Amino acid sequence: MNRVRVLLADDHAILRSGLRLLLEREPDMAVAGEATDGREAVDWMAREGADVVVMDVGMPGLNGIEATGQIVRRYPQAGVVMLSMHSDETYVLRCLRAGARGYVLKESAEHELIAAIRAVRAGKSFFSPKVTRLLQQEHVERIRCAGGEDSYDLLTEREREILQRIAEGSSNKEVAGRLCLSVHTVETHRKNILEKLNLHGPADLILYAVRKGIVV
Amino acid sequence: MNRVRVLLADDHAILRSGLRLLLEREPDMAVAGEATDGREAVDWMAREGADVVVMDVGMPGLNGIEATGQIVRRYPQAGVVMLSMHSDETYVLRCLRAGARGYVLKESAEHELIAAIRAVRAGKSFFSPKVTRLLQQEHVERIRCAGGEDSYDLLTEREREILQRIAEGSSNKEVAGRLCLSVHTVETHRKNILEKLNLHGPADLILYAVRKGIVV
DNA sequence: AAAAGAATACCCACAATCCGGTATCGATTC
DNA sequence: GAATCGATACCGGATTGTGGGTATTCTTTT
Repeated sequence: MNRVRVLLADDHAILRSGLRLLLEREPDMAVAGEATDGREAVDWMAREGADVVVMDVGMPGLNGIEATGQIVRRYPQAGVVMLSMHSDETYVLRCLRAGARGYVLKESAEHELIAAIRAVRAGKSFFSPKVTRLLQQEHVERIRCAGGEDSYDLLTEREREILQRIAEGSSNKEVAGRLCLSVHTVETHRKNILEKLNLHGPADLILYAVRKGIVV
Repeated sequence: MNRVRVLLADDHAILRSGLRLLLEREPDMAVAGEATDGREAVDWMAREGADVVVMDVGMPGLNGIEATGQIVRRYPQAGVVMLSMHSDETYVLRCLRAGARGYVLKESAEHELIAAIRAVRAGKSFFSPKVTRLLQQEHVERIRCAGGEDSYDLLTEREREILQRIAEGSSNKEVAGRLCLSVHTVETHRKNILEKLNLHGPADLILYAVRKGIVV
């Protein structure tokens, strides 16, 4: 029988061990090897090869996204399934651009990963439902601004300045006072920021700023 | 045979599935249940109980540290093994103060987790080597003793739980819905949190949570 | 010259949060 | 046995933010 040869790339040994057991239960799959970072994954592909790589996004050294780029470029017949904690648009898009054809969240049930491996092996794609929904929104977003890499790029200078002040804990009124603007103006900017970033409510706004590194 | 009854608490279903397979291979262990966040873990302990809880540090809702505190306080005979990505001293110490007797890194080999579960079950402690080295450093010792006075300590369990959910971006209404409370109750808690921490407005609240490491 | 984008400012209805309260109930503490 | 604390729930008025608009001005691009 021709089993899918899978390479597991993740810096957490415990997760790798668990995944190995999960995959070995499937009659059509075999774990060909393990890698603890992106560099090792690329090296393994050069040495031994594999049909599908299950790749963690966040790894020390060469991260999963860059490793995916290198692997897909050199071995286009190999498929890559990203395994990620985040359903963040930035991550997902960067992974897709790097050439991954699968994106499975760690919060998903195991059958999603199994399905993703089979799909990618067959030249198809597979995304966790949550990611699919995100991609649909992103598609809408993309129409508005062709080639928009990052939603943050959509913001104008003024909007970024105001976002930062809001993220530092200022109310609209305070921002208006410090920038010598009408509260109405700040409200308008804030409204536009929320819309461009597809956020809702002040909490979302602050969390976005934190995750973007705009404030700590 | 008296198997150790283990509760798995982690928000990543794939990891839980893997851990289950890993532990079920051991003749003296059985996975009694799974929880996807701290609240579920506490509930499970109240309903079904377990000998050892394998607890992820970073979980949505009630996080692993808070959940450990509650579980250890209510069921002192139960042992908790923290399973974490970080060997950060802050995390380790907070977990220990909360009452965890084991701390295993996800980058460790599986036998460490197995050993930790057995040790904790026997009333002993177990730490990943990397963590042990960290704990031996004396300057860390000072942090443990000196510290104290933290406004966060003023909050009650319930208030911390609600703070975390707010900090994750939920509105009062959403929090109330998920915890089956009246919106009024959540508003009261929120009010008390703001007063105790001397904060004003949602932005302050989120920023406080971020700086405290309650959310990423 | 026309179109597009950015910054400014305003309006309104609605939702959410804040800040005073009060109040009940159970557990713990003194 | 009384007092305190934590969790629960409610009220009302004030403030703030949301989401739907519209509009003017200036600059840049086409």
